[in-house]
Amino acid sequence: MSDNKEMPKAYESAEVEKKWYPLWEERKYFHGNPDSGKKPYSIVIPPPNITGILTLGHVLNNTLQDILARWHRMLGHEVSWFPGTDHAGIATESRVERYLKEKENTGREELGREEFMRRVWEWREKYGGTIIRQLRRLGSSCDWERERFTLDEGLSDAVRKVFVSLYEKGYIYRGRRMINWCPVSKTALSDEEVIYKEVKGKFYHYKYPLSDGSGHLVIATTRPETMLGDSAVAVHPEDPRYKHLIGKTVNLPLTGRKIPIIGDEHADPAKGTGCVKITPAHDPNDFEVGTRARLEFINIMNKDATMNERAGQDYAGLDRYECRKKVLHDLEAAGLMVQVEDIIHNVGYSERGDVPIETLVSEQWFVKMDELAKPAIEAVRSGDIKFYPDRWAKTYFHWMENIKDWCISRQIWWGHRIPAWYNDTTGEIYVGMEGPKDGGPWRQEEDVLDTWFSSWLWPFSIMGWPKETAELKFFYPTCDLVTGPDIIFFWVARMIMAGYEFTGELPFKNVYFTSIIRDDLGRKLSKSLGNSPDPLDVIDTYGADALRFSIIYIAPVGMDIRYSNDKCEIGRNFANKLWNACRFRQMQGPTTAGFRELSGIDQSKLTPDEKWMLFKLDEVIVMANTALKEYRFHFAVHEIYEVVWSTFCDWFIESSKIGLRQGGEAKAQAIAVLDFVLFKILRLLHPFMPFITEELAHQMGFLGDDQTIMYESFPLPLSEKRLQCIMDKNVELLNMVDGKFQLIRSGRALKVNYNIPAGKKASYYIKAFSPANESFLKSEMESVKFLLNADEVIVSQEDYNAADGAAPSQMSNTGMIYLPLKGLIDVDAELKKLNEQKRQIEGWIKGSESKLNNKSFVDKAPENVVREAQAHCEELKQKLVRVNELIISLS
RNA sequence: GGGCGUAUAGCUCAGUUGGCUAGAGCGCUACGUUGACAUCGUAGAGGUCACAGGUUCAAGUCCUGUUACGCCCACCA
Repeated sequence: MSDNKEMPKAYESAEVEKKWYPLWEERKYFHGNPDSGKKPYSIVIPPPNITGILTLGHVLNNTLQDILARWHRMLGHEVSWFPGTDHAGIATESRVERYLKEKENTGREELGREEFMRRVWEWREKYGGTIIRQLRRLGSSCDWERERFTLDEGLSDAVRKVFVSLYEKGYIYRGRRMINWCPVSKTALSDEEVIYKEVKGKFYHYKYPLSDGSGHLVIATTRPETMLGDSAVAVHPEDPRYKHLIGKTVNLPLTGRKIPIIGDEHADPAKGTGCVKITPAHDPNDFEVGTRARLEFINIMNKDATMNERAGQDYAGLDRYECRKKVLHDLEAAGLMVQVEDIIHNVGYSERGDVPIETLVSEQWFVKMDELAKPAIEAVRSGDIKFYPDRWAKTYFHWMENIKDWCISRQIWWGHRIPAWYNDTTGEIYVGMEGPKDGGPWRQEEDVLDTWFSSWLWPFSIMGWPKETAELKFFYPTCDLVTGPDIIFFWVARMIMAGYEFTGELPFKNVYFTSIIRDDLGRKLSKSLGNSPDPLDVIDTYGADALRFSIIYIAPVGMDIRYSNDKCEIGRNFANKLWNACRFRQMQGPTTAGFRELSGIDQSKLTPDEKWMLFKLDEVIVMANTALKEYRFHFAVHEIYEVVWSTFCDWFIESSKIGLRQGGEAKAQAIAVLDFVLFKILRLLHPFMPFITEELAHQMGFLGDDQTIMYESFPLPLSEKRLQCIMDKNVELLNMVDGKFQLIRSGRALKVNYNIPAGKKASYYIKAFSPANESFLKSEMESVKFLLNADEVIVSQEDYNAADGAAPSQMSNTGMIYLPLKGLIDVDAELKKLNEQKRQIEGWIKGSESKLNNKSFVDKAPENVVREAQAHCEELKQKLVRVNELIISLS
């Protein structure tokens, strides 16, 4: 298997990625089988819009899902990650309209409903799959055979069934309500699709003359053009300034209409002038007032926010902002303007159209939400569904407990057409899966449903609901959901409600909310700012594994991520490091048999460094497993990075070279341990870096051509017993090895400080602080010499003999290392350094002693803390003694 | 107005029930191509943990308040 062909010096991601992904897919490794008898693990993708292209947000989100999917696959679960796309009604429709306008100079109205829909499907075939193809580049192990689209036949059935069922239950109703209207998309929007922006505006004060000529009222508004639809002026019923005017009328300027002055508590005497113009058809509050006072609802606007004929012939046809200018001009001309104030206020914008929305009265379909919310609130409260980080639960509760009815009808064509039919002769409404069959004059509702009305069914509709499919039985409820907190209301909350209402079960058990990705200046990534890197370019430059690894590495838990492309160097360099570690191993000879279980090695013959490595490896395995269970991906990745780079490469590989050079049995053992450790590392990393780990597992000969690392077991911690066995029941050994490495570090520092080239052999003297250390270091002589690049190292418990020439030294916890320089030493510099050290140690001792002399510390602190403090103080004192001795010997 | 989050090295961030001298990566400085790796190695500089109080033997960690930044919700005639 391992053919000993020399591996390239650097990891080349492109080739490896191109090779493995098609193979994985062909061999159906991603496919979950409902009859496997294994434990199911399922996850549904947050369906990206078909108009979308891959962004870094998707990269983060899908990397996390892939980590979970691959991890569970390696844990032996039957995994299915259900992929698919969302038809994204408004976004797609406006996108295709733009496309048609550019390409053919045609549009919705010209083509008609049927032809337009045909064109949208055509567009979808041509461009709609982009993001799904791009996900493959990332390495996403989606169960592609189960890919679905929210407008698929099956999913559309689910939507109709849900609509009918909610209608029959009385939860869906049709009504004339105040809704949010987008003048660009020309459709109603739900409250969630309105975003509030702080903008500069003006506050206009002007006069409404009393009809009896006895004076005027001053009203104030930010939207003077709406006065054309005013039905009244309201004052507070108890306001002494205006109380007596209630029942009179004012002449509404520019219109020739007389409108009443009414008393209504909505008017706040403390705000503005205390008089409020009431425009019931264009303001939510005025709508309430108008309903209470049975005022006329005067709709003065067209669908595109131009004024209609009810605004008066001077204004009809004008755009709302043109109209505002004209109204102001005309008020001015009539001498009615009082003052204009600059203000900053919040204005609702259409999420898709990015223009201010209009609130207006319109006939729409709604879902009554309060009953649906109840079990969904309970599920999160009881912990059946858990949020990570859990603080999002508060946001969730707040919204759910104040939930408003959901406006679900949209005046567009691309979507699920509402399954309601009107009989214009009888005035009946029929709602059903199919249209009525009685041959009557039925006309289907023109409107379609809000996109989210299909998305909220996603976790079960994607599995074939309402049919009782094998997938549904085996994979539902799903386990984890990974999504952004920005769609907690749009999607997460609604899915939970739908899950309980239609399947009687929760749709998923855990929800992990990802961080928001920003650029390195902290700005949101957006196309218009041009600060949104194309992940495919990043993959081309750095590799998919590098991107995946880096983005997890830099993702702080539950906070925003500051991303820039050069951060991907972390992952690229790490991949390269791993590659070269394997390359080094491969240069030593063919794969041994023990790489899975370390079989064939007498454990009593393991070197201290090998035991140390195995212990450290086990530690990181424990941490990685726990971290993944707790969704602490970032932590897992940091720990693995550390152990691979520092523990394994910096120390263990270097250490292993001794055995490797010895040859024979020592070499065989060194190779076996390297293989064992490497194979565990590769498996540990596979969920994070799927491509390189698969490639290396094969390069190293751990796996045959017909095998995949995807189905190898994820490393689990050794049992306590086995660990004890490996460690030879000798935990002290670890400290000894750590102490040895510290001494070596100190020895190297001495060389650097005295500008001795690292390549030059040196002689050292080590004073060991204990007999155990002395004998340990002596038994490790070869390793010490090798790692220090020294030709001679003397170890003893005796002090260094100054007669041999002054020598700079460094202290570690287990010993003192000297670099005799035969007169080359800069005594003054050494003394300066030592005196500084002395001062520092004295300071520490002082602090330590004052703590120990504090009676309440000794009395109240736990015993072990006190004991440790005492031991530490003792240690410091010893150090001080040694430093003093050195100072004396040098001066 | 209500809620949430954040503030630790030049930068980005760890620091999980309070407990040795606060860590990492990047960047920076010096040296270095010793047969895995310059996408590298060795060593080093760099922090009054936002501020002010409090609790405690002990506070980066807990409490209160202040400041700054960010987000969400509500309201704004």
